[in-house]
Amino acid sequence: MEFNEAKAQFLQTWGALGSQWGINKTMAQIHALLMISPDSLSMEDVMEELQISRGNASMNLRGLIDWGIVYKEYKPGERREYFKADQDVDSLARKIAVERSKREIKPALRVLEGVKNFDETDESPEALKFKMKTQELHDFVNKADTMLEKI
Amino acid sequence: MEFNEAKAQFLQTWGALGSQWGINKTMAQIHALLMISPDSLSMEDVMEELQISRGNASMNLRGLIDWGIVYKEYKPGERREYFKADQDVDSLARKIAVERSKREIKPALRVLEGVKNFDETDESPEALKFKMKTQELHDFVNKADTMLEKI
DNA sequence: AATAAGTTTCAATAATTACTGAAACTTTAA
DNA sequence: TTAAAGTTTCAGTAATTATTGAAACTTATT
Repeated sequence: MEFNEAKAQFLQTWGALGSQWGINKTMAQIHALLMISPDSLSMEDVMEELQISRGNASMNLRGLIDWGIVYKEYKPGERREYFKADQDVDSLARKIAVERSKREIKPALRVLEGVKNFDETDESPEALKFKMKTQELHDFVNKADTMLEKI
Repeated sequence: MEFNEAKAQFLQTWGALGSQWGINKTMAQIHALLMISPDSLSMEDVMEELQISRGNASMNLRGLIDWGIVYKEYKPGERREYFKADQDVDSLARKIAVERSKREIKPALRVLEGVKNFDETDESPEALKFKMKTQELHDFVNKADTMLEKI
């Protein structure tokens, strides 16, 4: 297997993994590309390598910056912006965990809190079971979230 | 807030959470519904509660059974199949972790293994960086997967 | 063995999500 | 202050993913 083949397969796989984990395919691929590039890349470079449009590249690069896992770099004397990925895999994982917690888990927790103690007077079997289960789920999600933050 | 409202909001939220975590919305909702039901439900019940078609209900119930988090139950004297959800939240989390590892992480690991040592003779900077990074990612994903399995 | 009750499959369709490309906008430098 | 280089936005379109509904299939009952 030669380099370009290996690279294509890697970008492809990382993209698929990303989309299973809540990051869209292109975003994951751009990130993968930046990770394995020895130098930072311009938007043109990214567009060229992944064969995607300017708009797509722009939006997903911004997304990656919002996630805090890609940075802009300005080269002296150059007009154009360059992008590079956070090189530390552990820090990458940590940032993703924190962001996902903030974006997904925290809001869900708030809903569970609101929902688990709805109508104190309703004591039908359905209502009781519901209260019990939502309480359990709340505790569990909360525990998981706390664990995630510790890592 | 009364019961039905609370229930609807819960089903809705759990569905959204599910789709962010790789399980489709309907599947997550069916699971949520079964979790909070004191008794097991027939396919008709599920269709009725969630307003979905028979086909949809059938496929997603099967999916849940494949994930090992929902069981069929046969009531004596009854022709119809009933479904109930695994009631233990911890065991639920464990099963999901194991399944996702099997379905997503393991295949990705295999690709990373294949890709990280492609052409031993290529020593261009790109190739060297690529080898380094894919090795790092492989180790990381592997570590994460092992951790997941321990839980 | 015919009928009824129930379940599964799958092609067609709907809903959702991602992508393009061109126009609008911003910044730099002559 | 104008032109050039670059970036962002967004309406329209494409691609993907989920859902329906009806026919085929299974199993139990008479």
